[in-house]
Amino acid sequence: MTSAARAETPAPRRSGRTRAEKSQATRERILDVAEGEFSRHGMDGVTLRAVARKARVDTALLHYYFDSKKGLFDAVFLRRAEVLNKDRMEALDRYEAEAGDAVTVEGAVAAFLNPVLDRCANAGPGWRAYFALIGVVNNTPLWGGETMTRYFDPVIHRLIKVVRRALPEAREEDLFWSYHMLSGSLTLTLAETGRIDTLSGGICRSDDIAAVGPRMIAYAAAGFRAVCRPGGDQPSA
Amino acid sequence: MTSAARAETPAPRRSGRTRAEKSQATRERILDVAEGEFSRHGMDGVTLRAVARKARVDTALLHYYFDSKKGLFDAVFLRRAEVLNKDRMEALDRYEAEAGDAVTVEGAVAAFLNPVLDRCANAGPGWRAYFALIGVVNNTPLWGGETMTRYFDPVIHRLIKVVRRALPEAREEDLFWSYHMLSGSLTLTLAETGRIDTLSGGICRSDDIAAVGPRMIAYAAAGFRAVCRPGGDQPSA
DNA sequence: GTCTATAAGATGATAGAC
DNA sequence: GTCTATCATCTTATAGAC
Repeated sequence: MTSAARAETPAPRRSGRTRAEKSQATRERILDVAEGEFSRHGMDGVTLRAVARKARVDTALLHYYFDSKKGLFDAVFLRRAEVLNKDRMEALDRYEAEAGDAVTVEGAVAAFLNPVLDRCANAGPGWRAYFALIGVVNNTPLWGGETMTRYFDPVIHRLIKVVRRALPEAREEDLFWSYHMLSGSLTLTLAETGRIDTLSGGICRSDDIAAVGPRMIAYAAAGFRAVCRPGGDQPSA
Repeated sequence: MTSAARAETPAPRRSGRTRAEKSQATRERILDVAEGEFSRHGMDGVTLRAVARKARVDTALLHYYFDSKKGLFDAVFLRRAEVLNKDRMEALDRYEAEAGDAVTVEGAVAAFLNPVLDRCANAGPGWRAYFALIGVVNNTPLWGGETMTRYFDPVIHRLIKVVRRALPEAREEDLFWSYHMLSGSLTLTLAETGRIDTLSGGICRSDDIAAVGPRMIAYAAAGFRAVCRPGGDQPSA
């Protein structure tokens, strides 16, 4: 149980671990458990006792490592944000360099989404829980918007910059609103609520990333064009 | 404060109220307060004490009317769902009757969205809080999907039926996935998290429904076409 | 580092007076 | 209907032993 980090990082040899290594392992184990709990129940639905019990430590240890409940939440959010942001930035850089003047909206959106979709499909339950957490936070009133801003604004601005090369005549507000629509589609997908499963009578599954990925790219790219280039989307033909 | 219901329903004359009327007024006042609290803090972030204090009643009265915290939440959710569903169904019926064989994706999506967007812009803070609550619930893991299904599935199936008339060759799964994208965009908008405000440096505002409405319709309609009719969306020209 | 013990207060819910 | 009083439990957090 809760073997996300152990499954994703090379396991240190069992004997001969230094104190620092053991401490680090405990810290990561707490983060893994907290990540899962927060993603399922939200910030207020989780108690430190539940996290401590599942991580097989005492609640006092959570305070030792993360000070407060909010501190634990922030640590969970930050851990993978750094990895993801670096990856997305590089993907956008790479795409822009490769495409040259032939940048398309599809290409930009794909470069932005693929680091998420690929991990969602392949990188194990830890990342999956993290993405579900993002899905919850993005739709959280009061502090959700501020939190997303704090961690993810730079890469969004990078995306918009690339999209603008494909739609040079687009107005700023149209680009931002279009991203807003994409953001909603993406984070609802990441939340994996199972709603599409029952709505569709089983035809679609929330966890079928391979099915939703290409459709999200096509849907969003067409949406960007329709909003940012009125007349660019042809209702007929 | 918390004058949503009083502002939206004709005020009964102050004297000569029957006991039943006073009871009903208290019940509605509790629902109004709970609606606001749940929409801002989510199910687990709200305490019955906070609701009782703001509604100027005792917590025991909440249990008298709604049995439990979950009962109160469900009552909040149901109250406006009935009104909204009826309105959306009629809007879709009306559009289909008017358009005849000239049904368009834009028209169907607009008929589906307008009852929400119009209320969001004009119907007062009560409806606004309710929509924010929908935004939170739609992205809530574990029970969010089930709750949305319970209250809103019929009208979604009605929407898809109308869209299918505009896209007769569309496959079922493409229609459902497209709706899924629209659902994410809509509920993020309804949550009004303020994220777009800071992301755009003030160019866009979360509460500017007049700005987001037309863009959501254009974005979603183009997305439906791109997903459901491959080749129907033209990247160039 | 990790645990025991405990503080200090909040929580959902109920029984019963009026 | 509405309130007072109260219960049993749970909550975050801290002090200090080992």
